[in-house]
Amino acid sequence: MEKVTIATVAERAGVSRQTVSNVINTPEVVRAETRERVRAAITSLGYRVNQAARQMRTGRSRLIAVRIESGSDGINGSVLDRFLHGLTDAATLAGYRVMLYTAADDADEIATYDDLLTAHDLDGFVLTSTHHGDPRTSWLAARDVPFVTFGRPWGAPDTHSWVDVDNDAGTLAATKHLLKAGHRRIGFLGWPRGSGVGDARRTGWAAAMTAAGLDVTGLSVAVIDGVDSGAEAAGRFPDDLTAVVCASDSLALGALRALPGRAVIGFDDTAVAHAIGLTSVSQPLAEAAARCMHLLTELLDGRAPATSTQLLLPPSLVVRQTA
Amino acid sequence: MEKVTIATVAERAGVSRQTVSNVINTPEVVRAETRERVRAAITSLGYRVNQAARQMRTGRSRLIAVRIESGSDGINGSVLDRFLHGLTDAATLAGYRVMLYTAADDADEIATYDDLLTAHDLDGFVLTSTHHGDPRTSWLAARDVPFVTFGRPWGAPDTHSWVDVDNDAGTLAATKHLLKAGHRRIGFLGWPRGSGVGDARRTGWAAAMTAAGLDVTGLSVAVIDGVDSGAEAAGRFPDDLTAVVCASDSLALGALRALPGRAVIGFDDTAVAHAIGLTSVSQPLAEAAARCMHLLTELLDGRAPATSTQLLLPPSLVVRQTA
DNA sequence: CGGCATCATTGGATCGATCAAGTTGCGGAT
DNA sequence: ATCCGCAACTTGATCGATCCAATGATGCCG
Repeated sequence: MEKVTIATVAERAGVSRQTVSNVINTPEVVRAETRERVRAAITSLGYRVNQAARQMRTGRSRLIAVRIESGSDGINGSVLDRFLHGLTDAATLAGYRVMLYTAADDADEIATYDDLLTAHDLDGFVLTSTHHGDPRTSWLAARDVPFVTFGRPWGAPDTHSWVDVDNDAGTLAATKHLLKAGHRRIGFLGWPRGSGVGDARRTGWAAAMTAAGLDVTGLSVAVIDGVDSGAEAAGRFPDDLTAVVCASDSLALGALRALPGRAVIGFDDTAVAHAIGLTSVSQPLAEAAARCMHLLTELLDGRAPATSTQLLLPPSLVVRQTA
Repeated sequence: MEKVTIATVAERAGVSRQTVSNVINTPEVVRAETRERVRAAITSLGYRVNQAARQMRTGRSRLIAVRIESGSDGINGSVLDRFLHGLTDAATLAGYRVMLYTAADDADEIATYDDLLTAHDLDGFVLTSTHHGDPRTSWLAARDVPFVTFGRPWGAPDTHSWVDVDNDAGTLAATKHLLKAGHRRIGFLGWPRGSGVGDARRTGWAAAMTAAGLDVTGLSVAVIDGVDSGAEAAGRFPDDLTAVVCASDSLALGALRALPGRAVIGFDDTAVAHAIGLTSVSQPLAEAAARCMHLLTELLDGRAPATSTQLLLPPSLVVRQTA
């Protein structure tokens, strides 16, 4: 198992180092015959490019970074994990590898960017959990670091590429499903106003109700996410309510407990929903991850479109026993 | 934002490159006064070591790799995700970064090792999901690649360091808890024989029953993991059964459905257990991850103990409504 | 006061790839 | 016959760190 470098291959194939490099990076400039000879040498020796050496010369590492959330391992934490799985697969296919990092808050995360960029020459980032006034995107944009966000830039202009799931459409479809089943008094159990995602999910429900000519007064309840808080809040709905659309599976679980017999639909289609037969809105996470990676590689390989791209993916309703 | 290299720092501090390198890597050989001057220059310039350059010279990357499971996003998939979170935290603390990869099977995974080692100079691996006749450990050992497994080497001798959770102790504690509550006819709902983990979990239950002088004949049922399969299998228990210890939360969920009113205890303390109030055995995943990282850094920094280390961590019982 | 060991620091070579500039060979136009 | 252009390939320099051998400074002793 001697060390196999580009020089070893060159010697074996009877050419210079540069020609081997050309075969690898710009095959079209090498004569077909020579190219094959070099390729044969590469495979017979089991040669692989040393990324560190390449990186030092080119300044590119073929590495992208994603944050993995530290705590928050509740019911909903798994959503980001599923996204991460999809991203790792997509990155591998595109010839990139994924590096993980954790960060306590936005400032900490920005400090980590700095470290990853200077120490490891990271090529790009995929950000999750975007929110109002997010300082991360502007920091990266100011330094011309390629990045894509999973989640739209709430409140900010669309200056970068992003992929998001159409939350409105999700609750809209869920509400329509309930309307079709004959429900008229349908409540919405969501989060306090201010989170873009939560507000969008409420909007979809309201739109479906209004379109059906129904009054929504007193049918919307807001509470911090959680099973217990959801159960408590669900008690505040009017007695004649027959169905509830929820902003998360946690809340839906609470609603199920507080309002037995009523129709309930959750959001995110987590393992819990699957396990207990909860109807839920499912986000196409694997596809979202693949799209993010695709947009990012476009940026990285320089064939980026002149303008940034925004993608809104439709979620789907997974109908189970609870609705 | 000019590029800051070791030469920039050297110039600013009025010393040579090598002295700066010494301050970073072997501070004790530099005179205190010089050391401080160099350190001041480093911070004022915001200098950070270029890992690619360091790596090329030293052959070490300060990178470790962990496999992320592709599919299997059921209830139990989250266990490995939680381990991954813990590992990322621990690695960051130890000055390492985590790189992800996926693999379809053991052979594919070994091919990935080869690629990661030659292309990225990975320093070490943390393996999960060890099993009987695992070819990965011997491949790595044959090449002197540092690695630690989360999961013992089932059936093979303890030639490498590993961390595992004491599965026997988990079901033993669960069963004792039920015995204390007055139950006498306690069943075990587990997986088919052959998986080390599953067999160990059955052993713990059997040991507690035998110690209490109880007969276990006909009280053990084996089935492939899943909620539905668990529910179906739970129907095969004798009618006088009052409690069930399960090898997973999925099975426990099935048991709860098939045997309403009976006491049920699951395993892994997943989000589902938390959400529906299922009593479950909880694995100390964050601690396991930290221990793995600790063992691995010992190997990497050359201060490895002469013999390999094995750690068996005790799980804990999280008592909720179902038992 | 010269000799010599010890400590602190320096300068050149090196890791393995790519970049930039140069060389060779060959056909076609002048 | 000479020159030009182009394709195909080669050579030396370079990225930013660390290794290694050598140098200068300092102190101690006979």
